[in-house]
Amino acid sequence: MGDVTTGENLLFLTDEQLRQGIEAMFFAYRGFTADPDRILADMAYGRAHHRAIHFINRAPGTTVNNLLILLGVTKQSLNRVLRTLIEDGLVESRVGTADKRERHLYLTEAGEELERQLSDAQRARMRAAYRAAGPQAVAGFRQVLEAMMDPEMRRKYHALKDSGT
Amino acid sequence: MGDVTTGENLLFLTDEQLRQGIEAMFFAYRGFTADPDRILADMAYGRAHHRAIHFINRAPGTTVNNLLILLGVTKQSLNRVLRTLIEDGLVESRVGTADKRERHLYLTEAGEELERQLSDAQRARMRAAYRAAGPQAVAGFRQVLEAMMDPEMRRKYHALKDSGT
DNA sequence: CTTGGAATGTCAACAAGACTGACTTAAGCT
DNA sequence: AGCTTAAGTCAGTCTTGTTGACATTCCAAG
Repeated sequence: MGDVTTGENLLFLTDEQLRQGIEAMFFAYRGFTADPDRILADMAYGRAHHRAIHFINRAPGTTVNNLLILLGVTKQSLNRVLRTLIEDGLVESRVGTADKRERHLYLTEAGEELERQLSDAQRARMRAAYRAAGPQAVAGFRQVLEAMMDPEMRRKYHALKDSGT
Repeated sequence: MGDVTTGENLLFLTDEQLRQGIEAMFFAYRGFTADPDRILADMAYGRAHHRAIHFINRAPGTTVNNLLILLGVTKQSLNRVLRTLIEDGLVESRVGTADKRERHLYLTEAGEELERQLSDAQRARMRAAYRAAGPQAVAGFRQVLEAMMDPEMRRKYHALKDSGT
């Protein structure tokens, strides 16, 4: 495995290797979303609601603007999702104290309960995959994923990571 | 980094570590699809067309049924996408010789041209990420992704991989 | 050999979730 | 006072998923 990196013979960078990586990414992402999707299908919610709940939980008090940049959607799209979550009492929207134009978002108890249910399912699969692959593989996994992000998103990712430790 | 695996102290399996993995997966997948999406946005096509084109190129002569299992969508959903691709002369559908119910799918020259354009863009990002992370990290990346797939999809993934070598 | 069920694919209608564009309201800032 | 920013809304479109109904073809049991 040593000489795969030497000279011009970078075997792990062949088109066929890259193609396999692309397909692995596709199939793995399907697995990654499968469990939460199953839970949400019973309720009137979808993947969009899951994403909103995840990041509100991760960064409580985040503003609508922050959230839509993080999720990479328009405010109209996010608003539809947020409105139903607020109506259903899963998310609370508080007017900002410093800047009253801003709305700060928090999960209610019920919201936290659903978040727990969803992330338990998703983490269980992640944990199984991590355990099966081992810590070295996990480190590599994280490195490649990070290198694949757009620079702007890599910054957002790190900001979240550091706030969560 | 050695004692992270010893005893009960599996630091890489903490909830916080798993959560970071989940977020890495989310942000990385955004990057993963960004380049082809940009190309397709100009045409009347979307991500679904890309996926169909990718796998028809990968397994020429595949049937509609094969393809929809691979993609994990209903035949009705796939059919709409296929119809436009056939109308636009990117995909050819040939009635099966052994079983006339089946349609075997092939890319036309124009289809192959678009496939090349899309996968060049996607592979460029993948190649940059692989190069930045190095071969060891890539091996780990692939291991974790594979462990994350549903068993059925892992089988499909391997079948494709072996046919492509 | 016929007939009924299973498999394959197509057509139509609908829903979720993304988008753009135009507009309002409220608050902050120069 | 006037410009900008944050949030929310309304309307319309597009992609892509869904179900339901239907046509065609194959195969196997009577």
